[in-house]
Amino acid sequence: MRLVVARCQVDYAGRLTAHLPMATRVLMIKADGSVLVHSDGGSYKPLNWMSPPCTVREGQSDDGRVEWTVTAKAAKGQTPDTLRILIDEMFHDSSHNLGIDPGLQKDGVEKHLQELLAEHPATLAAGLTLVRREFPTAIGPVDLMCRDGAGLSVAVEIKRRGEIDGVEQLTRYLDLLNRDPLLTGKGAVRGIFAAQEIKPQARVLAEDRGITCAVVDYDALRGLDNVEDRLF
Amino acid sequence: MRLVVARCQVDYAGRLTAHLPMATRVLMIKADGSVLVHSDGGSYKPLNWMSPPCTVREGQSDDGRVEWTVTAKAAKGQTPDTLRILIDEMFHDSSHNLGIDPGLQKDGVEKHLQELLAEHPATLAAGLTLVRREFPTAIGPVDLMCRDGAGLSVAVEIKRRGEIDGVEQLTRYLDLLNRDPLLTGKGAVRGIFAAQEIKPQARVLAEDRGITCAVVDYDALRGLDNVEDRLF
DNA sequence: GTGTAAATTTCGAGT
DNA sequence: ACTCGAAGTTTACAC
Repeated sequence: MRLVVARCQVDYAGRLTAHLPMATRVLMIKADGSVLVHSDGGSYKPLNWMSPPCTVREGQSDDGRVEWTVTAKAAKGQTPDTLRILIDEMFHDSSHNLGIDPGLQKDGVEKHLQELLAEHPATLAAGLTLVRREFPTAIGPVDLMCRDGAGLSVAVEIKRRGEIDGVEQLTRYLDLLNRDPLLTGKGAVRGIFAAQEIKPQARVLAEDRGITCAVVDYDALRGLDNVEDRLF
Repeated sequence: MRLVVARCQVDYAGRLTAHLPMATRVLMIKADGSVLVHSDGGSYKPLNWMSPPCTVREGQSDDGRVEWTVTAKAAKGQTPDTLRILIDEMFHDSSHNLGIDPGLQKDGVEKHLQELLAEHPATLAAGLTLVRREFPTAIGPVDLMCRDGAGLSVAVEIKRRGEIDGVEQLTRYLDLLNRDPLLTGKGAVRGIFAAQEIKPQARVLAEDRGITCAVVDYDALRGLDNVEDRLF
């Protein structure tokens, strides 16, 4: 890992064309040759970058300034990517041996929400019981397949944030499931769209299609499950 | 901008819970208090981070090691975010004044593709002429509304990469447009799904719905338009 | 490897 | 301020 602070100008050409005027920035060159150009603001996204695999070549511009050329192998059907960094003045330059990182351990994403709802399906609708998780269909697995008190099949799609594409996804599943006589024996398969937060447009579309929306309280579910000991 | 190289352990709690075991990493602390934890690989995304606005407080752990606590104000309906960085050994520490960045200038995204196709609709289908760009509907604007040689209305959806959700979007527009007698006077509104690249599944879904797929050659369109002088 | 869905997405435009 | 759609998205996972 090499860290450089320099006044530089950056030009990118590849999937698009982009230009950064001369200014002072941080350049991070990772062991795999990837390069990140950061300013003193914004979020974690660099102003410009080059993803691995790529190679950095140090050269000189016409007027004798240092110029880095970072090139990546062209993906099929794409223009080859090039990042050109022209360095006007270097204020800092240091290299560090970091070693391999053990990596991130995560908890709390959709998968976990699915586990919790699989254990407590009745929080979605009274009388709901689980048939199986990841119920397979020809176009992909349904998050939860349940049965309600009347014996009707209920397909549940779970999202952290409920947006329009999640409703589309559930609609595709319902179209398919309702062609299966084994499931529709006692009546049409119902849909429940469950999310921690449901966007207004998604709600409108869901209700227009007869899909029930359920806003899920993640913390309350966690409480039901007493999973505090899973935390670090 | 402060750059630190240190052996550290990182714990995040907020929208999810995440943990990074003790290892050597680069810590970037930006002027707005945001923090990035980078390893010597991966893409531009940090292993862990805290987005602005947030504040860093330097303290000590129980055993006397340096500990940074980064806190962000809780977003509505969310758990407050906290990033705890326990520093075992610091190998590098430097601060730099970068100033404000003039920012990135871009070219070549979907908007530009839409401009080019608006100028040359006939490249999508022979005889096609533009009615208007961003044609408004109740559920959002159609990228291009055109008319074909026979006087039929044609709705065009433009994507850089054509995936299944783009076809869904166009389908929703067509459903709606086909209820408007002003548009369907001479026959049903047709759909064209235009993209630089169309995924096989998206193509199948589109054709199943009677939507025409058009693969767009961006460079060729650019050539028609003679826009080389727009480049840097 | 290809394809699909999620992300602590981030970013920008429009209302 | 909020909402929606795009991103040089990146990342993880299933087939």
